[in-house]
Amino acid sequence: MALSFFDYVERINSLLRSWQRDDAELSVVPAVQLSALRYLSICNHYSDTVMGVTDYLGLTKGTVSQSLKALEERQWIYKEPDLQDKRIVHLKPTAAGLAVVQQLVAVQVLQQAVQQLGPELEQQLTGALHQLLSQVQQQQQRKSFGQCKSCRFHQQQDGLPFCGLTQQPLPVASTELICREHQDAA
Amino acid sequence: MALSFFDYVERINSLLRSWQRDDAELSVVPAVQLSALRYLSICNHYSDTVMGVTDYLGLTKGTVSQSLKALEERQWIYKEPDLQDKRIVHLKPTAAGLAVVQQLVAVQVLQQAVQQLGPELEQQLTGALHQLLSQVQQQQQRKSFGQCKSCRFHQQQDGLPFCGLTQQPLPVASTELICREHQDAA
DNA sequence: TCACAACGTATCGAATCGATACTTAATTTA
DNA sequence: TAAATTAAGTATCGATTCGATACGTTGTGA
Repeated sequence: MALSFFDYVERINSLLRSWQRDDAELSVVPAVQLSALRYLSICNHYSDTVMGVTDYLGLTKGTVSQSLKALEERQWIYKEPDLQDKRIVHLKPTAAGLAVVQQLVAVQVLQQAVQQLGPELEQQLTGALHQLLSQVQQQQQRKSFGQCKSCRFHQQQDGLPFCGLTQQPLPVASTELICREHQDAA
Repeated sequence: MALSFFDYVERINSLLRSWQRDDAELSVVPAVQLSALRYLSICNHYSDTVMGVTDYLGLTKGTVSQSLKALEERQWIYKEPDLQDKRIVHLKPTAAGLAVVQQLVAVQVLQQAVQQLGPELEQQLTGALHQLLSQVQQQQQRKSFGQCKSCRFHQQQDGLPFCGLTQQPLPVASTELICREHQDAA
């Protein structure tokens, strides 16, 4: 009997916590804030809202609103009102915020470890994880938060990416970001 | 560009949180307490102490002591003084505690999803995770919390398992449990 | 014998998180 | 068009967690 997948996830979680605690500067920052900041750095313009973060992190919007307020006070994100819908506020990382994300110890260590596995094992690992998450999220009726380009609504129009759900053209750079409206192509 | 390993871990974490929140009974139980309980159900008799949980979870011993106190009040664990060293207290799950662990939604859902991957992909996934964690933990000088039977101190004496570190015989059933003193055989 | 380290507990304060209520804006219904 | 309903976001309050600090006990080594 080997350890279960759940056990590995738990262990990785503990390591993530340890790394953050060991970081002199970031140890005072709640982990949820860093998770939210990371999310905002990889999500598209349909998903960079309070509700987007709420759905992604699995918390309540009141809690998330406070965490985002703290991120704004650190000047790691700034708010931008939506032009169409006046209820919506877009949350964008500042340059300082992006710098924090890129210097996260956890990301760097894991990235390096994954690379040491070699391309073949890396492919197997992320491939299996992708499939696993797809199954789970579909089965649980959860939002999948997949990459825009892998969405069933993703189309081409005049050679440019286009969203069939919102009926809007998409910035080319956004097609690799994750979206809260994402649905698997299958 | 696909999503990074870190992104998958973050997503899984969010799902774990969501599942726990959706569980009517367990939603009031702090996640750390469940993690500690789970750990105590899969660790050996060298590791079922406050310091063992502390190292595993990456928290401070004061915090962990409080969480364990709460677990004891729920009657999910009980304490047993060490016979040799009077400073040490062993923490063991009660029958009720083990029942909670086995009914964790997260474990069940992930287990089921992994099985749907098929034996080959499952092997690839856990194999890659194992290797990844070994590398990271060795590189970071962290305790690996591996299974007893995969430890460099694991020996056989008169056909029975024996720990070369503590110089004590081991219960056969313990060789698949995880140990805080574990060091990879390589 | 004495100093020091290790395991565990207790206390206190800061701060997170969820629940609830509220405001504003958009959408649906009559 | 007006009213009702839904949705996005914020504010407040209280419970609870977590880290820091200090303390007591036991083991170890000089």
